[in-house]
Amino acid sequence: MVNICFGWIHWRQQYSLKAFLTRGRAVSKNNTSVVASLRQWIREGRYPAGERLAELHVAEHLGVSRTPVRLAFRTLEQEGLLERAGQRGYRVRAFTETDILCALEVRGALEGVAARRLAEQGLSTALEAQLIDCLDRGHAVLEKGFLEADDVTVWSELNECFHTTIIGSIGSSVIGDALARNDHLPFASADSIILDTQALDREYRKLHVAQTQHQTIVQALRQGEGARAEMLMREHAYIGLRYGELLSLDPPDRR
Amino acid sequence: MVNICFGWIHWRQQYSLKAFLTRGRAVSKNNTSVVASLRQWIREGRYPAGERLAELHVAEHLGVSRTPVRLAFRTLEQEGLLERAGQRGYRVRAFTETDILCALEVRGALEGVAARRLAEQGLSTALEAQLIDCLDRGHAVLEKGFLEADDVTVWSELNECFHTTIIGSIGSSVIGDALARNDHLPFASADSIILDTQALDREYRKLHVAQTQHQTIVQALRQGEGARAEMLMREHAYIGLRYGELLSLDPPDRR
DNA sequence: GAGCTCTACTCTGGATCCAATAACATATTA
DNA sequence: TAATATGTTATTGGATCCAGAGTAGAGCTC
Repeated sequence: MVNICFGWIHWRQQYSLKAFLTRGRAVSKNNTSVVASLRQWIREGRYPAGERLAELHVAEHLGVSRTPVRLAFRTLEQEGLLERAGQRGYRVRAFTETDILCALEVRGALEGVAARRLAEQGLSTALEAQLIDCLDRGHAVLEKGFLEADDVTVWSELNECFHTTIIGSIGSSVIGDALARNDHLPFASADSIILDTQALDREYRKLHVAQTQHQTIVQALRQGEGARAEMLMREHAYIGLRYGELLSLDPPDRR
Repeated sequence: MVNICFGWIHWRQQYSLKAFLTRGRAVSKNNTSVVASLRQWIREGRYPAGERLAELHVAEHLGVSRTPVRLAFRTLEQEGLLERAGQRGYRVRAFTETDILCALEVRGALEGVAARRLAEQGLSTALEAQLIDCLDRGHAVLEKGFLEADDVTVWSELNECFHTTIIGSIGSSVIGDALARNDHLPFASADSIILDTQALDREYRKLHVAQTQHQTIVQALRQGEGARAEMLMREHAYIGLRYGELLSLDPPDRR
């Protein structure tokens, strides 16, 4: 089991640096969704990898009946967070470094395909304006040369906006669905967050590079260079490895 | 809704040509898995796209209680076959031509990544022998220059073996899982199968090209040429469009 | 005749109950 | 002492029941 801080792949749910900065665990208050609670608990390490989960125990733990837990187990199994332990319940899945690298490659490949399709079908003026707006606002956040706590939140929301805009504009949800399923993999656990005082500095460098990459991607999209857009987007997926908190893994060399 | 025969993306469950040839619907006898039955029914068009499904009705239809149906609905929703119809149950999802193309691209991209990783990490002699064995047996099937009904079955099993061997050898199930989820999309329905007397001829040409592509892929894998293996595998994913039954769609030009 | 309201029905979500099964532990016999 | 048989327990899977919410339709009013 890899034990590292890894917030980047989860730009949809920035819980690592943001949670650390605000000193508040983003625990969902409404227990409406058992699935969400279980995801959270697994991410937090409350159910560590390898732990065997039984419907009844989890149900009591959550204060609900077995039925919603059963549904949640199926869902989480499909997402890859749980695996069947024979007839003896489910087990929290452990992830290796290879798994993490593969998930990054999957992300890069899928977003790359989306970028290529978008470049080939051409940007509408409205879409182009939307992307440029994301870029401008991201630029504004990074302009002052350093980060404050809120800046990370703002920028990661813009980042999310940038990516979802691209994914949502290719006229099919198939790629986005595949991507969303991939993103459920929990490669961060709250107790593994190791941030030093230089965290914001490091984060700034990362965001700066990401911002530049975004600009280059939009450029390729505008010029209809599908292959280049795809290549750039794939490289972009590794930014967490190159400039982030993942220290023990080497990003693949690809150009 | 696209209404075409499209068996290739489902090399794990060859139901189109094979089912036609054997004149037997591959209806699952054991009703153990409600999910499988529902998938089958949706593929067969028994529940056409847009149809609203209610738990109770489907449960009666299947002769089981609501509980397993509810589980199945969640599963199928995650797989992308069903979508929520507000608070009024689920709806069978309709797929556009773009969806199909995207699914093919996703398949190509993911298998491409797998091929690249495998080439980069190097083939073990055992794995190499396994792949070569697949190739040889596939070659033997196609050697006589024409196809009989059983040949299609045999070759598609070998095809499946070839692909799963590659996917299963990269040391992580993440890519394989993403691929498996993508493959659940039902792009074939039994009533849309339009096969003429030249079907076997056409199929032979397709299989022949696929066989050649497999050989080229193994060659690239053996020589450790990751980028080439990836490119070949991605192109391979479009064989259904180039030589198969999909007539109305143009495969992307990519080289 | 049109629009609003109320009621009944449909459908989902959760809880609980019952059956089946696999694993584990214990006892018995060769 | 070891192997097999048997009983117990833990756990899943399915069925049914109950509550809540949303929708549609009928009826009433202006």
